[in-house]
Amino acid sequence: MPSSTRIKLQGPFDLALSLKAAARFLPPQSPDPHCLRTAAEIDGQLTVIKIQQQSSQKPLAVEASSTIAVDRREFIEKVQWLISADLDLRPFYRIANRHALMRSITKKFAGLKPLRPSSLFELAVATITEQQLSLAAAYHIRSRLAERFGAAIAGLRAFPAPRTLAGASLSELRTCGLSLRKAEYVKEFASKVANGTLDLVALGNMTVEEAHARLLAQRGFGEWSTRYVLLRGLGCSDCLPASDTGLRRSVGKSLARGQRLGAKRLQELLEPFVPFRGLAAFYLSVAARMPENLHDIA
DNA sequence: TACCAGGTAAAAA
DNA sequence: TTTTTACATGGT
Repeated sequence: MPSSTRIKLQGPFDLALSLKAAARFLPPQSPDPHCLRTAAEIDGQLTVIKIQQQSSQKPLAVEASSTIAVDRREFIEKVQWLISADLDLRPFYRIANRHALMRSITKKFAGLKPLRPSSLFELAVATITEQQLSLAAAYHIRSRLAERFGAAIAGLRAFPAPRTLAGASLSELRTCGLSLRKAEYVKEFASKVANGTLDLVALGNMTVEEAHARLLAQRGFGEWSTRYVLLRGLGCSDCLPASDTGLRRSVGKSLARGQRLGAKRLQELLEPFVPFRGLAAFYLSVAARMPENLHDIA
């Protein structure tokens, strides 16, 4: 029987807005713009998680499909992970207020948070798929991975577990659209996570410097991927994947009159937002992508 | 039809 | 040591 509960939030959050900003990278969602549905493994049990928010700033109504008790710590932590509940936007907004454009943007996009995939493992694999390819191409590759290796539940596909991808053959992985090189990265990474050589939970308890070094040491993780995972998955809001072509384009659009920025210039332009440079870049890229929310600025 | 898209490791120079 | 190259798919 499904069970449900409510979760209170620290600081502003707007689920519908965050869903809209993430729409291009999420599996097709229910027609209800205030509802996030996803399949995730909790304590080894495949579960559909449903998160709803009637309007921004309201508490979340959360629901689990399986026999998982919704007051279980693991379930609550998964919900919090999915919506970046660990991120309190208020200190960032205080800094944003000192900057004319960012003040307007954070006002228009109040409560916007980056949503996360089902797990840190999925995020890491997604990062590999996104290297050098368009987000659209990477999205299709991940869909094929989920379709081929993920468990089905309630019309959703869970992202495959580490042990599953570790056991996949390189040719099976390539069938999903990965290059041979990337198939090796994914299989190797999945194997390390599955056999405990790489402890993703421990990664979250390290300092940013330690986690950075540990991730960078993994084959397939260069500077860009490492910083991307630190930013999106490990709560390091100041981490900036400065070579990112998407950010160089979108931040240039808002802060440099449409110029395409070099990595160094991108860093410089985001200096005012320390210690939230990565988060600031996220807001700017969403603003560049959703200009309809900004019609009365610029 | 090319060409670029939220890079990286390995080969070549 | 530094520079060049191969590589996957999807949108324009």
